[in-house]
Amino acid sequence: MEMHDRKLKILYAIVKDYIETADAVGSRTLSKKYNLGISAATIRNEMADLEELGYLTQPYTSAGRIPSDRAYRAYVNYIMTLKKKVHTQDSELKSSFASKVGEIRELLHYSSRILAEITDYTTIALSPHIEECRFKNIQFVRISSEMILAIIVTDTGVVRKPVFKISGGIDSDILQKVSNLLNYKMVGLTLREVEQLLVQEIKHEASVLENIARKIVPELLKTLDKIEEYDLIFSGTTNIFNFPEYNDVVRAKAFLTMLEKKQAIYDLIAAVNNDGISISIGGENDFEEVKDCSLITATFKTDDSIVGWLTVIGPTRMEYSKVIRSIRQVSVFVNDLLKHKY
Amino acid sequence: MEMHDRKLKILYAIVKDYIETADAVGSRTLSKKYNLGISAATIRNEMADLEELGYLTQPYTSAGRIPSDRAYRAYVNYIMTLKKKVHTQDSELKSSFASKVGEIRELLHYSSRILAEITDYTTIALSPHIEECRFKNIQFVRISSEMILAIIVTDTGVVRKPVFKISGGIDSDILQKVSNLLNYKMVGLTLREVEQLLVQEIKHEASVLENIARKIVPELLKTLDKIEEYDLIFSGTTNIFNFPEYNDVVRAKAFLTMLEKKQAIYDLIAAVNNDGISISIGGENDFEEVKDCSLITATFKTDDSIVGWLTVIGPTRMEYSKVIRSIRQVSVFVNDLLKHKY
DNA sequence: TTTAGCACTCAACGTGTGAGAGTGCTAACA
DNA sequence: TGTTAGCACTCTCACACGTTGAGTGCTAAA
Repeated sequence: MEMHDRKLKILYAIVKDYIETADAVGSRTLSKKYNLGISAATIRNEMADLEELGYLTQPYTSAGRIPSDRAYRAYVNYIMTLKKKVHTQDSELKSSFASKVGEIRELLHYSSRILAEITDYTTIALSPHIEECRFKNIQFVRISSEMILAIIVTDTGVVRKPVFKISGGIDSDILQKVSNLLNYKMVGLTLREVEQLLVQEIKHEASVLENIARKIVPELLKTLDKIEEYDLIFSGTTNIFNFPEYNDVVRAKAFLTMLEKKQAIYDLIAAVNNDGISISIGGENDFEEVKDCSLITATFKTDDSIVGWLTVIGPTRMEYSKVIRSIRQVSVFVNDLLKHKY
Repeated sequence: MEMHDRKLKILYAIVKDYIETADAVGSRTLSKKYNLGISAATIRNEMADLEELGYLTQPYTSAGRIPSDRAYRAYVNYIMTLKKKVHTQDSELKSSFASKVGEIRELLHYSSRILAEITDYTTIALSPHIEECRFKNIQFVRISSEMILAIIVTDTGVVRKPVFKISGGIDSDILQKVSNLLNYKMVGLTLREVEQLLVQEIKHEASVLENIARKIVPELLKTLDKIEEYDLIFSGTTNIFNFPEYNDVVRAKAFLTMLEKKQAIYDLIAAVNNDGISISIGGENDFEEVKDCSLITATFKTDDSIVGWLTVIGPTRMEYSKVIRSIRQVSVFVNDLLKHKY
């Protein structure tokens, strides 16, 4: 049994209708609503075929058909071959972005909010974990005799501020000098590289400052190692209540609880390294909790390093067409800003 | 009609039972469950009185009674006169706190998570808005030719990182020197005081650095002024689903949407300036959306300035006794850390 | 003043029924 | 041989209806 053109037409119509209505699609409705030029009975036969091929399922004996993940995948692949054009002419949106200067995290935050608003889905923005980043600037602030706050700016504009302890305490002036020294040595390196540097180089020298640095850096690295905080920014989390499939408190709770598993979500999204838009549908994800969700992710880069991701998450019955259009639109503005301002 | 001792006993029993069961309390149940030494009929009479006095309401003619805000208030006042003792002997909790060194924001975050876990309610932690804080340290980082990232540490340990634009650009070395100068001038002042200083003092001097500072500071202040971001940390947001009154999707959504109105919540909580625990019940709040919620808030201070608040929010039918005990416990640990480490 | 008794009210629950949408199968048709 | 009309059957959903049970208010007796 192959996929005739007619089968595909029917399949796409079913997917489209189900996305729109969230109701199982029947042959009669289909033949009335979309004029496919064939009767309900014929459609029924084709539907039986499509079910056998794994594109459709039936919730109970005499109900209509519901698209499977495979059906959504076929549908998405299909619409991706169509209209590639992006409307970047939305001048209101464009200027609202242009006026948003700020830290990259803020840009991500803003994009995520806008995207949640225009799509009516939940969005997630995130930036790479500090382990993946290069130091751009480091600064120490004494907050008490033995406690030091380090402020680290990475090349991707992310700021982290670990606090660590230095036994015996340290003078403010010295701390300032050490921070200058470390800036000189560490800038441009990743966390791992700093660790190596520490072993190789600093051990051999022995100025007063470097002795102190030798005390501070391991503490700092140890603290950074412990940071398991993933910087996820959610927007439109309550949008999930708009979908009938989440009209059930149990499912709504499951969705919101899933969002709290930050590491899993980070792993899920940060695996994407793609210049365009990446789409994963239901069971295509390994993460059990999102098996009835789809994720559409855009990756943002400057030169070659990733500075963040922006994801739309929603039921597999997602308005792919609209969401893809919106995320492309937002991506254009974000990339523009990244190119010109950073 | 006065509040006899017996009336109070009945009232407290009703409140207690309703908190436990979330079901309207009837006279029969009450007389069976709590042995008050009087019959259901007598209780009925007293209940009618209590309703007239505004302590009880009836959802429909032949249902049991439900406590009003006034009843909860009476009950809370009553339990506050009882057991003031706090168990600070929970050594596991104590040591888990002690091991948490870090920025104040992190301490608040951690406390909020712990409190949500032990109470099973939603908690909110927040720190004062930057306008209220004094500068402790300021540092500039160039992120592109015209864009500068300022990193501000306040006396309460909060870090903010506004990005602003400086037309014409600026050299890294100069920027470093300006930052040293500003540190010297601004430390210990509030945002408003810096503004005044700028007008009064810097105008008269005219060194190269100060000319530059004169260019930078207004930009910085303008950017800070625009920060309307309130730093609220939520934990246990999905706990709301555990309560039968939020088994309705509409109400659950309303609650979660309410949490997104950050400024309103900030205003609500930051109004509390209290050494102990502050409790507000239902309509006692001006904020319409929380009229069927209660908030229990602890304020944290170092010396005299407030460094943060920790709030438990839940239905007015809250386990006040348990929550008050828990928040007191956590407060002791947090205050301990604040006293000894900051 | 307290209590027992009684008639009344109302939500909640289970049952039954009919409407409606949909299916699969069969037989006729182009 | 593929397509269509017709038909019997299935299953959910919505609605009406009666029953149950908890609770009330009132009255009269202790």
